[in-house]
Amino acid sequence: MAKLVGTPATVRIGRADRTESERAGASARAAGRLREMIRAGRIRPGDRLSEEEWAGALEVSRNTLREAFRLLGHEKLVVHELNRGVSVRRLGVDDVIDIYRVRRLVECAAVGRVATATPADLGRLRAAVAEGDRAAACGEWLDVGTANIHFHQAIAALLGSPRVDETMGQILAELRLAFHAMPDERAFHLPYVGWNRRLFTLIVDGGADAAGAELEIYLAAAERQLVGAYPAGR
Amino acid sequence: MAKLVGTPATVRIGRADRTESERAGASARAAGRLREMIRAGRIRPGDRLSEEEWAGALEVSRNTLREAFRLLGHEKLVVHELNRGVSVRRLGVDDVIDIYRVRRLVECAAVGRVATATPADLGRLRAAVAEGDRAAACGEWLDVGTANIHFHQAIAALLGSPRVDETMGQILAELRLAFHAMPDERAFHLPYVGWNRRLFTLIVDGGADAAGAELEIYLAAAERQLVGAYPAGR
DNA sequence: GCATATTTGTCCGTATGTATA
DNA sequence: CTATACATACGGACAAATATG
Repeated sequence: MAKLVGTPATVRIGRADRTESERAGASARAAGRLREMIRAGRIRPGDRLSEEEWAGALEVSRNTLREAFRLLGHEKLVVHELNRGVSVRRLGVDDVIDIYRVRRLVECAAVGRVATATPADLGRLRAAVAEGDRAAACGEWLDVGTANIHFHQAIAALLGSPRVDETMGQILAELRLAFHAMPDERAFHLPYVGWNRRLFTLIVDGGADAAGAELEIYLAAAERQLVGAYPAGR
Repeated sequence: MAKLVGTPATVRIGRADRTESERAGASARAAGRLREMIRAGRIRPGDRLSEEEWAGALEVSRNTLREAFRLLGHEKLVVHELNRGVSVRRLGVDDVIDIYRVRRLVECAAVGRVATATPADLGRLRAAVAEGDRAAACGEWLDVGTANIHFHQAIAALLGSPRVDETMGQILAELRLAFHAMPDERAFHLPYVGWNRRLFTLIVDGGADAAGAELEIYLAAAERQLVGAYPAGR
């Protein structure tokens, strides 16, 4: 609508007022803002993202927005259908099952290598547990989910592999899309706060085998809960 | 300035002459052609990819080419530095080491599940072995490398996880960038043709443990060979 | 099933900023 | 330090595909 094309004088159109701290390119910045909205559930899975609408809202050109869409598409947060634009990804039951397949493979192998963990590794685990406690005390269930993601990312990090870290970050971000489909966020997230703490104790002084066995149970339970929440169809 | 708004008649400007058979979006098509050139080594790691030059060569606009670059960037075949454009990825020693870390994790877990393999799974393994023999007989070392990639992708596929399949496809495509750094392609690729055949036999009738042990040795040897070929620096 | 409105895919031209010879 | 080349980003245009009445 705006149509503020005129003013041929030096007008500093566009993003002349950037806050200095954000220096990463307009497309990456737009992608970041969209990612945050998806993460927070302000845009729900299945929602269409109109190019014109969001180019206006984020104050970038359509071309720039399309580059942002590509970024999010590669992170699997949005899907891009030819000539039909992009929409927020909607996870199917098969996606949830596959994600837990990968989590079992990676996380169980990771706790098996707890013997080689550095103090920094253990610090990340401990910090994520504390973060979950704090968020649960405040009733901030979105943050509880974030802390949970951090905890399991810290588990995967025991493998010391950048590529594993990246993959885990991606599939856990995908999984959050399924969190938003849960009817009662509190009931969904609360059990894992205590469970994470118990798991942490097992990892640091229970030994690899005990921790691995517990993690298997943990992941199976979480998968069952998510899959069970799906309606008959997808 | 142009202001060529007129010509309300049907004027078919631009790419009205597309060959009908390629119907996947110009950006995906451009990415495909670039991917193939990188795969074949016609563009070498480290080469800069000028937007203007390649937009002309591939007969697409710069905007479309940039979308193609994003695709390849996420596949880690090219790197994108802000304000410095893109260049073909150059693998470091740390990348090779990390890739083999992931390969050990995934492929060894996969052969451990050979008991649940379907006939189709085994068929893919067998076909990849045959493909390697055939290519080696012709002296087509690029195709030998491709067959080797297919073989290990078929191993990973025993896990039955789309996400694992995708990740493996990606890191094996990355790894091919390192193949191109090998001084003598024949000497590099030849040993694996026979080794793959032996490994295949072990997998189908040697049992999971024997196959897993052999695969560990195989991967360690391959990693050592690639790392050893790197000059002192990166 | 058809005509129309909307949205996407692609291209162009251009201005601005950044890196390098 | 200046000049030049190139990447980033913008806005406008229109054909083609899709959705809608």
